[in-house]
Amino acid sequence: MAHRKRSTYRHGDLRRALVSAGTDLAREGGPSAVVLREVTRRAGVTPNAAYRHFEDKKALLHAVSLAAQAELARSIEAEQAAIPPHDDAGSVARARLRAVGAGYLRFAQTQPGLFRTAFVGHTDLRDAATAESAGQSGLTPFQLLSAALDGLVESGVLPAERRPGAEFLAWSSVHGLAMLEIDGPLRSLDSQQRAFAAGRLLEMVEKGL
Amino acid sequence: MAHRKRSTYRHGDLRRALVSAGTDLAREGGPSAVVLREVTRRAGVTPNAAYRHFEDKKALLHAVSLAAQAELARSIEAEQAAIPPHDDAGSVARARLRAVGAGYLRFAQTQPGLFRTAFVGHTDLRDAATAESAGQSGLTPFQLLSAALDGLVESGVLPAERRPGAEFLAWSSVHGLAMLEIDGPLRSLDSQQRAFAAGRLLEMVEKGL
DNA sequence: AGACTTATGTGAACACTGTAAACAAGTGTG
DNA sequence: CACACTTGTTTACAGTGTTCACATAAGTCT
Repeated sequence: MAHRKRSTYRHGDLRRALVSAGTDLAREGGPSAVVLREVTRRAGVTPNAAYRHFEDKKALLHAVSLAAQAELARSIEAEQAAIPPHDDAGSVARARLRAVGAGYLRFAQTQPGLFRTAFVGHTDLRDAATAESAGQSGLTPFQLLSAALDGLVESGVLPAERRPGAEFLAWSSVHGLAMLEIDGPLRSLDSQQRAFAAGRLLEMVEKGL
Repeated sequence: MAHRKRSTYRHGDLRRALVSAGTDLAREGGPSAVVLREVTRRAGVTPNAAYRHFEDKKALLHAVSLAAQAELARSIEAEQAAIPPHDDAGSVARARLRAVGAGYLRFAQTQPGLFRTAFVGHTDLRDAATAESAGQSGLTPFQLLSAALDGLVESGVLPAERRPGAEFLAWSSVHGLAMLEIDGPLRSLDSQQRAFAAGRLLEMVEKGL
């Protein structure tokens, strides 16, 4: 689909094609692998054509980053969808928060290139609320986490006065573990050690929030 | 000191000069700013001269990364040196652990370029024990953290059975917060919000370990 | 319908980058 | 002193992001 040389002079949907090709590259080799010329090559177009849709290589990479965040959101959603039914609302809320962490870590492990791309460069708090980085539910990773924490408060598990700033704590912990496992000093851990670390970390967050 | 064109054909200590110039670049612009040609330029030498001391650009960057880790270690050491005296050993041990986190976060905030460089690419667990990435005390950041946790156990604050793997938890949390504040979604927080987040995070780690 | 404007592509060119191969200048060792 | 070895230089090449001029398709207005 990338290589059939189009008959029309216009591409039709080049911007999307560029982001898609960039995402493929990011998946294979991380953010440094998304190189403008190769992206345009895969889209079957001249390098400069990209400049009609993106100001910069930076802007292109940013768009790819948002797409990666959206995939991360879908990974979280998948984990949340697999939660077994519980009796009390508190357990459900707890499971939903755990699912956020688990989906986050699973995505980082499973798609390290995309994961690193999702958090490259200048992703602002605005990006954490933009539709472009949202998953199937329409929520971004950050919003999914917020919702899970809100649920914890509503079900009475988390005292309301401990709610403000809780995103930062939970997010920091999980994000840090993911980063250290991907290209940090914890990279050489096997999957069993990782599962152990993940379990203890999520436990710590629940206990320490 | 970098620009006086040497009279001798040999440089004398080129390897160190390259790492030093690379560190300067990393400090100003992060890992992507350490470009081989510019490094050699600053050392007053031809680009290819670098290949007599480093296999790759990657190898050069790795050396710079180790130097950055050493600076991080010194930042932690500085924070630990400023701990006021306490009566009981438990409070001291707790303060030492807090100092690790505080020094970590202060370094990330104060030297974001170097911080990102310290954790770029392929830093293995072996690097966390190599002398090249150690601070004044001869300990690497990872070892400083381990020592602080050991102190927590020795003074009876942390039960021994909770000790294994505790590095990962503490490190992940603090590292994650640092990353999110540097070029993540928490970048737009002001210093007051950061201090608040740091305080709550360290509190969570202590409580949840 | 035909002319004008605008959006979207191509082509050639430039200043960079990392890296390889051959050569040159010092340094050390028998 | 001759010879090998280390360390720096020269030249060269492929690949990158980006700019400027040009070409072509698609709308738009009368």
